[in-house]
Amino acid sequence: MRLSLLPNSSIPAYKQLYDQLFKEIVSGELVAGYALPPIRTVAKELGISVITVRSAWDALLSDGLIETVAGSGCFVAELSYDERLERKIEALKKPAEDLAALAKSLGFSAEETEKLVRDSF
Amino acid sequence: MRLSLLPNSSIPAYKQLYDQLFKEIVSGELVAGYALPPIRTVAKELGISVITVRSAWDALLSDGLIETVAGSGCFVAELSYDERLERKIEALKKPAEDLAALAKSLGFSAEETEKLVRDSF
Amino acid sequence: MRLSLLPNSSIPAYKQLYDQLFKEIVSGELVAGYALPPIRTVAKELGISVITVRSAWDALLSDGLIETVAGSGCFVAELSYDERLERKIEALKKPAEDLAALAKSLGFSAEETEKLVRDSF
Amino acid sequence: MRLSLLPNSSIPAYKQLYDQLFKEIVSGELVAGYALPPIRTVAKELGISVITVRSAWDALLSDGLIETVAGSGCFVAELSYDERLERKIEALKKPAEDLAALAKSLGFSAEETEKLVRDSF
DNA sequence: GTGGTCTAGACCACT
DNA sequence: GTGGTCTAGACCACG
Repeated sequence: MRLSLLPNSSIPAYKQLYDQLFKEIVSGELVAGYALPPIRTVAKELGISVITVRSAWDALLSDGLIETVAGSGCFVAELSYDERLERKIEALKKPAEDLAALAKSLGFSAEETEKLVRDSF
Repeated sequence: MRLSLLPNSSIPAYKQLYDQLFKEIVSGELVAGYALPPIRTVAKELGISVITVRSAWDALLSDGLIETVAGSGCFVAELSYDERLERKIEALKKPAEDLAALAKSLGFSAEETEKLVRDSF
Repeated sequence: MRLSLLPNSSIPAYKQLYDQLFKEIVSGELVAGYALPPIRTVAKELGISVITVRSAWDALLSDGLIETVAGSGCFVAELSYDERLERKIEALKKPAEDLAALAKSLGFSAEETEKLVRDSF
Repeated sequence: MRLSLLPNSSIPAYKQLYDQLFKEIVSGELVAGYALPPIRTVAKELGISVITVRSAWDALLSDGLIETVAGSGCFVAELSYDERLERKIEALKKPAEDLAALAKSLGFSAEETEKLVRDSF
């Protein structure tokens, strides 16, 4: 597993870490039970505070993507293929709805909006 | 013209006002030269601070959607149909690109993403 | 309203603040709409960090006892007499159940347990 | 004797073990001289570290509830009926006092508090 | 001037 | 050596 941070990014460090792990977990690259590196190790390697790393871990925890065992470590949660797929769709759904709502309120049709999305791909 | 605020919304008041006027202006509902109500009137009617209303007006001013005439008030700016269309597309482009980028990073295809947008319409 | 901290207490500062406000709100001493002092003011007066004060405010917020208006301040929430009574009972219920469960598992009767509580009053 | 652990409990493993043995000893279910299973056996059966089991045993030792015989194992200590009763009351007293203090500070009477305890039984 | 976000780290309980 | 709790404060968006 490889974690990294974009220097000078406007995206908060904790969110960058969350996003990377989110993708690796829902894609199945990280299998259930996989032990995440200790937060202090990650913090030291990335040159940031343990608190920042913990913020990312906390978000993953509250989303049920990892589990934590006090005094032992954090582990990737058990998620079936369907559950992982569900999470991926969920992550895209809200932004898609927001875009659709915005487009509608501006008077765009579904087709025009889809085209804009396709052209950005 | 009808301005309103969602109570307990996480969207700041000034942005809600900006968005409502933005849509009415670029869609052509508010014609060029239309006189906006005085900020004090809006503030009183909505029960918010004049500073908040002014923030929305300022944003519209710097975006060239309204113009201010000292001692007289604020008016909807002259915008050609093409200019208004341009603004609308501009407003939708960034969110569309963000959605596409997110979808791509999650491993979705353009078709799957378009479908999600269409279904949200 | 008067907030204070016990020096050298093992109870965390943020919880002491929470408890004081909880009692004043559910007892009705602080009426709905009452503006809490700014967190920075409280922090300075008590000689602690604004973060500590904010932790207390956050807990009150998530318990629905206060409401916050960004850029404006925090206010005591609207709660009917019945709601306030409900909160008080709720606050006592869990500890009471825990005590009963412990007593039961140790082989005490309800009467013996009640007597122990009465004698502690 | 049957030891078990609640999965995902917020109560630490060592405390769960301590509590179970505490109750069995002070209630007399485990008689004086009874040989506790070797910590390695317990650890293996419960799938936890020997350090965790030892923590529970240490707490029981320092509370005088068990005794250790070098090279032989741990045994339930000799305790008279009165001593065991004393321990039980002791274990209940602090929680009862805490409950009474909380109730008092919330404005409840002794009778109301007792009723709440009785209803939880 | 207000609260919210993000980053920060000492200390402690648990393993 | 692990994560959890508590306290900490700069910076920013908002009014």
